[in-house]
Amino acid sequence: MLQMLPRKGPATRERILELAESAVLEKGFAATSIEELIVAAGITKSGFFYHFKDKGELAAVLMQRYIAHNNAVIANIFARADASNEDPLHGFLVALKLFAEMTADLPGTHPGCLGASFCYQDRLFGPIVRDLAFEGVSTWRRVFLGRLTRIAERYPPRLPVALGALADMANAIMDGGIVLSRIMRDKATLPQQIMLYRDFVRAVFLGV
Amino acid sequence: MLQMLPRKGPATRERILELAESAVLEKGFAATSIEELIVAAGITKSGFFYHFKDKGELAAVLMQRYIAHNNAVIANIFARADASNEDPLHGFLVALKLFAEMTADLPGTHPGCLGASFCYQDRLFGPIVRDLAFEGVSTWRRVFLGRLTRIAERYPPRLPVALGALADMANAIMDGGIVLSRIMRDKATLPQQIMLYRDFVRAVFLGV
DNA sequence: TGTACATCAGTGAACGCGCGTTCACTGATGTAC
DNA sequence: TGTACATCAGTGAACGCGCGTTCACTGATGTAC
Repeated sequence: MLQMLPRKGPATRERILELAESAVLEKGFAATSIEELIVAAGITKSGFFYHFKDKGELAAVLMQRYIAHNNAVIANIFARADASNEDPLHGFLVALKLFAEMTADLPGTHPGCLGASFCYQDRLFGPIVRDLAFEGVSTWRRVFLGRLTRIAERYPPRLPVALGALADMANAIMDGGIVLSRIMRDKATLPQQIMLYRDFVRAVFLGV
Repeated sequence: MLQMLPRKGPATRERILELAESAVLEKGFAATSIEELIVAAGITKSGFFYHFKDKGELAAVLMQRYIAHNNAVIANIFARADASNEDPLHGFLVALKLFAEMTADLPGTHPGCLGASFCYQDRLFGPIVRDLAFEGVSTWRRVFLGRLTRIAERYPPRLPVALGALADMANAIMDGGIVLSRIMRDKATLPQQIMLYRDFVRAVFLGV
């Protein structure tokens, strides 16, 4: 029975971040008050400032955490997709399908992309947060472009598309699909768009 | 010299809306204060409340205005595209090219989509604003789907894609392209994505 | 093993500032007779 | 044409509330000797 509650600091911090992320995705950063977070987390305001020096630090940590989480999800999906086969095109198409299924399996519409949310409020943040978003997108771009390049070596593209733009399109379709899903209140829209992007990639490398 | 300044009310109101829209797209709605708008517009706070009964009404009018403006732009582009030719596919592809050129000709990155901005802050708004966004997207979907349906009658699709999803993709690629352009600080990304969507549409109906 | 000190994870009270909103009032322009 | 009244497009002062932030303090746990 010793050590039942060892150090609950990290758990509290994580709880705040979790609450903050979903609040931010629903109302925006400025409208998410520290007050509401601490009430939901069951601590006092000073408790919040023990974990974060100010609200700006919360934003930075939120962004960092979101990107790290996303990177892990992408890596996991690609790893699972690659496991079955070592053909690069096949792996990419399987990964996109897994992506679509993952978003389709969510209980409701996708909770949202913190990068997109922050980009529509970026005057609130310093360069730290903006650079984090930039790096995050750059990483995803690099990963997708790397895969598309390896695919193009084995499957000469049937359409003269720029692979960099095709890599970006994966990002664009995710962000745009989320917005559309939300506005239309239709959770099926996002997975549909991902599958449509998959159709395009297949057409580029395999023809119609 | 009579009537030089007839009724400046409407002009002031329009000035407030213009200032509000760009402020909202940079910082979000909650972080856009009435104070900053009236300073920029050169009136007093009470002047603002003469034009809008409260901040919520500003949001609703902003959304309404944005959708009307967007509808006009779309109608204008399709009209210009249709002028040259009466083939539906040709007209659609020309329209997409005009779209891409229009966004490429902007001085900087695209100022942003108010629908996307509001959807990431939608807990701030009542059903009026959300329904406006819903209707706006529905309209664009209907217009695009109508055109794609007419194209499909003349050009049987080479790929088995759902035309509704393909119509939505135009929206998704716009919203996603704007987000990407902003985060990457690269104004070329958005027109690139629109042209990539155009390549996809062409592949669907003409093959690779 | 006991004691002293340090760190962790907070509490409680107070702060000033800016925000959205209200209310009584006003001067210029338009309309009816 | 003059006069009375209405509407338009605001002004100026005040309001209370909630926000982010600070500061002095604390009780429980961990570490050194």
